[in-house]
Amino acid sequence: MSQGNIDVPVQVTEIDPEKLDVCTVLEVINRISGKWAIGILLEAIRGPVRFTELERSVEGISRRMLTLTLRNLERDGLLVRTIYPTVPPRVEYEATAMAKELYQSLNGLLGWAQQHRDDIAAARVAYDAAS
Amino acid sequence: MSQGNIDVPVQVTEIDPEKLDVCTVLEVINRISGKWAIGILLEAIRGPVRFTELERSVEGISRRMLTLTLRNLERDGLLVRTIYPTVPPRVEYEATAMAKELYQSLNGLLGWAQQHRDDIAAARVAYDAAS
DNA sequence: CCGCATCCCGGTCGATACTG
DNA sequence: CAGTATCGACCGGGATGCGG
Repeated sequence: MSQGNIDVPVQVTEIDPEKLDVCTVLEVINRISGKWAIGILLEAIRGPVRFTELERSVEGISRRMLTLTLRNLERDGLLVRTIYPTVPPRVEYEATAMAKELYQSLNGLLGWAQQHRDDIAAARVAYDAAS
Repeated sequence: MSQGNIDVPVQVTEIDPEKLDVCTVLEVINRISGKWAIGILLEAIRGPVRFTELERSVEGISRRMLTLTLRNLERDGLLVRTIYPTVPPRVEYEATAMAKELYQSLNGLLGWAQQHRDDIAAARVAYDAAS
């Protein structure tokens, strides 16, 4: 497995597998899936950002996808879009409280990902070799 | 198999918000996104399941997608496939420890989803009305 | 600076039919 | 029972170009 971390037995009592609402989880997953949403969200959580800043900081994103993803996030109430009627125009995107909570909730998943990244890679190699 | 407690060894890690690795998160997201993965995983976590059982319990899934998703989950080391050479053939899928930990990590997200479901719905209505 | 419109391609998924 | 095979629709997303 991974590093020398402490193994702690944890009892999962909060949510019963039989009652976990698949649809509800799927809604979240689908909301933050897509190639760019998380990256944008992360930037916006660190503080208000402008369109062009995002275009630079979110590696590889196109103008089109930036616009589309921003609109969707705004629509879901995860981002607030503020237009300053200056010349040249200035638009800022800021994460809502809801988005920041979402980010917190993502930490659990991230931890899992980091711990098992190598395991998964190994599993794939083994699987592909066996087939 | 219907007690709500699962003992899962979990490694405790602290994550620096500023350093959250977008790619790593995306890997997880993409692994469990898709229409069926979570539903299948959930069933398998409750105990070993057979192909046809899944076909019935995962609402709306086709044979094809069930097979494909099972293969991917197996390849990633989240499911173990066991063939019993009986007649008729019998195949069981069981969640690995890694998958059970993943499930536990999903709890955070689920909480968020349940908490903000209405907020998001409201945000969408407001957005669509405004546009 | 900020964004929309158009075209197009590749992957995902459903429907349907066939098999060891 | 537990899959495979094939075909086609759909859609996310890249490239490019225009507009306020």
